[in-house]
Amino acid sequence: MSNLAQEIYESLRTHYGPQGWWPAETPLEVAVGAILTQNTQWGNVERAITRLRSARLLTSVALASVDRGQLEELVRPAGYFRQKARRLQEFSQFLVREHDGALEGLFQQGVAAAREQLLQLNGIGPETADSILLYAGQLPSFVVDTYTARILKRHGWIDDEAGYYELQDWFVAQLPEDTQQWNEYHALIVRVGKEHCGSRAKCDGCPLQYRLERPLETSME
DNA sequence: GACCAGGCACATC
DNA sequence: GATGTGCATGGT
Repeated sequence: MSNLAQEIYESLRTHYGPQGWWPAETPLEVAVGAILTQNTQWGNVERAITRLRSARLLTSVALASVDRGQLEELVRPAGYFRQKARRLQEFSQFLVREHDGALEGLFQQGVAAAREQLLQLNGIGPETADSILLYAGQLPSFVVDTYTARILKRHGWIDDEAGYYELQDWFVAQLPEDTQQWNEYHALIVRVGKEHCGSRAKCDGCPLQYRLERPLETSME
């Protein structure tokens, strides 16, 4: 195999098989989930999304105009409910205002322009933006998260101080631009991260059979 | 009861 | 520019 990033991908893919991300029914639902899952376990996000679906609020127009207090109550299970209600609403209002309520319009501008617009919005940082672009828009935008940082830093593959874009570049520089692979790759990293790279080291049985250099380093910056 | 989870914004030095 | 802190629920 030609490089480490490819090698890791092959190992994970062989061990776990396809992950079938993102767990959502529509692009908008992907975006809603991306905002709700910030620093939050997915199970809690699902509760919130179920409640939004029951309230028929999984459209940009509905989210943009719903009463803020009502939205807060619905997303409460996902935590940070005041912030997240605001973020969902401002994101939806942006879609309605700038793109006729459709994510398609956002994505049609291309990755770079769409990403820039997303990053202007309150509560949408690099990971949330990349998740929306990759999983809702199927655009080539590699997603980095805390597990990605832990795995690379614990193995000593990247500098401890590396930030989001250095981590992202580590992958992008080694991989062909392949949306489908990047989709699977991030999902696989979350999978192996949950099982073997939590705050406490659980390296037994990890499909990445490499020697750790810094077993307990968890910082992202 | 402490600790953690698929981040981000903002204040302060 | 870098470090620190608030945000909040639900599971282990």
